[in-house]
Amino acid sequence: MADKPLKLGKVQLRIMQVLWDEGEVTARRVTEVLSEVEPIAHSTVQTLMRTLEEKGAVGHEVRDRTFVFRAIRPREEVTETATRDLLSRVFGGSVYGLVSHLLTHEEVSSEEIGRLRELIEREGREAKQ
Amino acid sequence: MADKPLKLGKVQLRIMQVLWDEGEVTARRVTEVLSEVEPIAHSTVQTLMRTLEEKGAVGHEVRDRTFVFRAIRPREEVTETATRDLLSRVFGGSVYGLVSHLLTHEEVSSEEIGRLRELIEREGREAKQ
DNA sequence: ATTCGTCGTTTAGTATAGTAAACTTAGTTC
DNA sequence: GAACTAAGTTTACTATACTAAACGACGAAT
Repeated sequence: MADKPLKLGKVQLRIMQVLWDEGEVTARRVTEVLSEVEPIAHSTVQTLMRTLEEKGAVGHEVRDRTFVFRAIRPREEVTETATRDLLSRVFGGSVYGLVSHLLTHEEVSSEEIGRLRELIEREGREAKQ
Repeated sequence: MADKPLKLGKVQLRIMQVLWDEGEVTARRVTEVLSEVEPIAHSTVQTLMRTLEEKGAVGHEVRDRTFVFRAIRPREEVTETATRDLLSRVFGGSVYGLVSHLLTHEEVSSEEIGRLRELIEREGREAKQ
């Protein structure tokens, strides 16, 4: 049952990254991790995590009187939604359009180019079947 | 002088697409084009175009008592901003991460795969220099 | 037992996008 | 010249993200 696409804000996404990386975490732990990059108030994190729970992105159970959160929606789903969104909004849905933009306008190391070549070769072979 | 990144909403971006496609247009014309896809009130378009002008994305001149708008910021710049945003928010800045996601999770025709292969080969050659 | 710290909850303020009605102004039409 | 129309402006409301202080509950420390 395709849930409606889950669109997340910048900080909401950072919170999800922590959950995906660490599995089960308290809000306090999330605050710590996010604060390594940029200071953020613990209450801010708590509020955002409640909104994430409201929209079904995360769940929690109480353990030792503290909420332990976990991601419900998988990383891939959110990645998918965000990517599709850019694709349709900016590139008219064209994967080619996006990739060619990346190759011509973004910094890509020649090492990365090499890995991409491998990837595309592999993909080409599979598509043949 | 690198202007701060211009982040646009969904409808704002659609408006910009019309300006980029058509060069000089009236708000009325934009309303018509957008309404082909989905109905939108003319006053909504006018309001959004004013906000776009406020943030320096578009400009206008008065012609025959009517505003004729044109894009100030080029398509590439906005495309760039939106792409970088996804890249950093979702893929940790990794172009490889995004491209591999595209190839494994998005529908890509084998014709497109072919064109992508050419593109990447060309890119590989240039990177060598 | 009173203070302290940590938790989660409530409340609240800012910012922005989107939406569109209401209003003002000024030509056009009869 | 009164009505109509089309353009732009003002105003306003909703929704969401982000931010964080303030608040209440409760176990721990002294």
